Amino acid sequence: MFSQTTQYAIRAVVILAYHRDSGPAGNLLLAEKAKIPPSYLAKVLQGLVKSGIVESRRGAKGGFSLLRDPEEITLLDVVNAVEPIPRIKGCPLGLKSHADMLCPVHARIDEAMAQVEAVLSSATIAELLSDPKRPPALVESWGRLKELQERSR
Amino acid sequence: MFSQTTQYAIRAVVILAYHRDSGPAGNLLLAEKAKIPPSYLAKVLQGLVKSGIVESRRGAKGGFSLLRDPEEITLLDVVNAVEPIPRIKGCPLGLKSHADMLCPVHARIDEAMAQVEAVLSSATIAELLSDPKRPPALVESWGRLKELQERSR
DNA sequence: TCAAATTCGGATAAAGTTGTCCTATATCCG
DNA sequence: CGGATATAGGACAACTTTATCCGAATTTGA
Repeated sequence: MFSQTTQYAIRAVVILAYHRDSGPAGNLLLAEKAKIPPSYLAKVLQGLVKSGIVESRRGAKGGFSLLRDPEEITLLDVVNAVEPIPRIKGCPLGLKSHADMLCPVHARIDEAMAQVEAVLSSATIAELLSDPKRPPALVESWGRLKELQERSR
Repeated sequence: MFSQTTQYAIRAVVILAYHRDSGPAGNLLLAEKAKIPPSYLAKVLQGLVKSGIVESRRGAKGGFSLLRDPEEITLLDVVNAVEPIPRIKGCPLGLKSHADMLCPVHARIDEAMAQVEAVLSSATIAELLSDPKRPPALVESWGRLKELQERSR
């Protein structure tokens, strides 16, 4: 349902949020932490840079970092940056009399997409990192999380 | 979000529902009405047959028909028949401590999938064909709908 | 200014999805 | 039976997505 690329983008942004205070994170480190093939992650990150979610710096001590605070980024922002949720505006079949009001079939499909948008927009990246009722986002345990953050300094 | 194949399957089932009382509908007629490349529709229909949504009859006077009444088929049935909504059961990254309870990232994504299932399961094919507040499903006007149904007798 | 580190961008490859076509097989009906 | 009609299924082609690799460009720091 969500493409591989979209899932990679989400994971990359989450790991970047963990590294928020440690300066830019390199492609290789991110790839390991987010469990993404490094050479492909490079492409995904380029997309996030173009979309204005992530910032890149070349050269020694370079890497990638979030352009905004994790509190200000929702899952929907990330998803829409790499592959927008396809909301149905006009009739996909080009039926003229459906231009203003979709038929029940397309209306339902669009309703499903609207629900996806609603769920994704209701969670900021920051919230995903600090939910005490669940295991930590994308890492094995709260203990390992500390290691992860130490290592990058 | 929904693959081309999935969208074709939905349209094919809807048109089949229109033809419910006219005996089996041939691949070519369906393709025209549902605006699907005929040679590819053949494949999609084979899938629906294997999944138990559609029944086929070979030879003269043959074609495809719904196995159940449109009242008994939901959009979710059709979608799941060709490409199931990917609910997240265990941790996709294989993190052991996330086996019982997903982390916030995967929990949100799964919540979005759950919402899609909810929307799709709340509409039967029959309901899609008889919504008086909207244009008729997949056809230009209620007038043209009559033509469509006459033609096939 | 030079060497090391690191992203950028393009070429290419592998795999999956979408679409076409042809032959085999089944069914109807005279 | 035999001819006409239709689906079944497999081979194949085109396109997209996913993934790899490499040289060019940029930045840091000695």
